[in-house]
Amino acid sequence: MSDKLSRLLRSAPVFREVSDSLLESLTGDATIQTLPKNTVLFRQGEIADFLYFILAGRVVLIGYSDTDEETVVEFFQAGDLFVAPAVILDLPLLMSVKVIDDETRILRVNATRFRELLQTEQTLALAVSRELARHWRMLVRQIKDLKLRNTAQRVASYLLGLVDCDSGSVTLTLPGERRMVAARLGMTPESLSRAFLRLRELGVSGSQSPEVEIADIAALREFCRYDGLI
Amino acid sequence: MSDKLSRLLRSAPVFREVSDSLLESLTGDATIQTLPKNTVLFRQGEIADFLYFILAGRVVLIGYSDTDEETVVEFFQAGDLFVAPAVILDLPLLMSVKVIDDETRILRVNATRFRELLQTEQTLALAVSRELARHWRMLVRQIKDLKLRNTAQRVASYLLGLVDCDSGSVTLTLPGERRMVAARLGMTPESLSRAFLRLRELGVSGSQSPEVEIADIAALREFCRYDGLI
DNA sequence: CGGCTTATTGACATACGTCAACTATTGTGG
DNA sequence: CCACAATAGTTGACGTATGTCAATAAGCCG
Repeated sequence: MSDKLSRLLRSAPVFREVSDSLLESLTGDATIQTLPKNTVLFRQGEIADFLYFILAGRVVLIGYSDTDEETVVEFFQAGDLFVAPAVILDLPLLMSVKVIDDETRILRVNATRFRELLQTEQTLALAVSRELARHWRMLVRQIKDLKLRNTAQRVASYLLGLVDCDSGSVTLTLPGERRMVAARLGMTPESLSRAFLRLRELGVSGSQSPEVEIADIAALREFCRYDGLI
Repeated sequence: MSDKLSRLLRSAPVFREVSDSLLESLTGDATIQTLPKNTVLFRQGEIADFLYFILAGRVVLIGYSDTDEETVVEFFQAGDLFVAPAVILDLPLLMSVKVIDDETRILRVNATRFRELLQTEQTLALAVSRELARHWRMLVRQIKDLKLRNTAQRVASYLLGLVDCDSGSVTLTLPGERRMVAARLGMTPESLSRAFLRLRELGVSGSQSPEVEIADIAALREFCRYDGLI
């Protein structure tokens, strides 16, 4: 395994504390792929033969209804592990996975190999528990958002979740096209547009682009009572 | 540890394959509590000092908005582990936990002790990974439900998730009061009532009681295209 | 540059929430 | 064990946030 790959893996929370030997055995028969945007990695309902770790770029998890309507469950980026739950349980995927960015680089680990390592490698099992715990909380936040907040509040708190400081001003980049962000937030693109309009008077600017500027983070936090718990 | 407790723990998927010695050390300094309904085990925002496993009865995870509106994120019952993600990460709880049934019996494990065991006990880490993977999929289903289905479809697929066969007829018991079930499904009690009214012509009966009868499971599955993935 | 997709904006529709009245159920104290 | 209060559920009338449809504008790509 190259030093560069090793460093990349360790920069992600999930692999921060795993042993060298484990990293070695995990990546031993893994392959690295560089994929163009719109590549479909999995389709909802398939059994996952591989576990993926994102080295660079972004992907999106898309859920489908019976009538083939789409929704976005979550975006994932460099440092994230995905489809782990389906691989661990060897069950059909609940979502499709699509590449967002061109030149997205992913590490592809054989599912069976991963399940075997999970049974013998203490540090891997611990790392996976923590990663799943983080993801669990992410989803719980989304559920609370969907049930307890209106469109403008959902947009505001989503934006706040993308920035790392809690006052001042920033320019951030949305993780995908606005229609996908709208789907992630459980609304139509039209509603997202109107929500941004409502947030304009709170200092949120940006239109027709993935760039969004927040003039006063503290004011926006006040608006949606963002405390990291709701 | 009593034989009875041991058998109880092993009947739950999460502890099915853990070693005797682990079960022993996990329950060594754990306490068993029998609690009356409406007991609040945790409040949103608190740090969890204990991990809980349900031996009998039911609890509900309740999320609060900034204006103290409530919503139900999930019900848990005998055999379920809860607040594991917050305990693993040592972070504030995203939800409050309230007891639903009288005489609910729970096993209370010290949080620090659990985190220590998670670092050394391979079988525990694996069991927890699997449990979290199951829970992750549960939440993903809920998110897809909220975004892709209307009220009647959500009720129908929720009911189908509570039964274990896929045709014929059954009588099932809702996991809590209708207002809580409504909150779990992201709707008001009034909307739940009306959704049941709409499902009446599909053979779903039951009113003013936690008992619900489904005359034709297959017909209901057809209505909401329930395939376990959506 | 021209076709194609995405985002915005406006007019309108509707599913669901809100409010209120009524009914059923549950719990409690005499 | 009954009476009655308190709580939960249902039903109807009505309001509204958000979806839908359509037209326009703005990016994007060959």
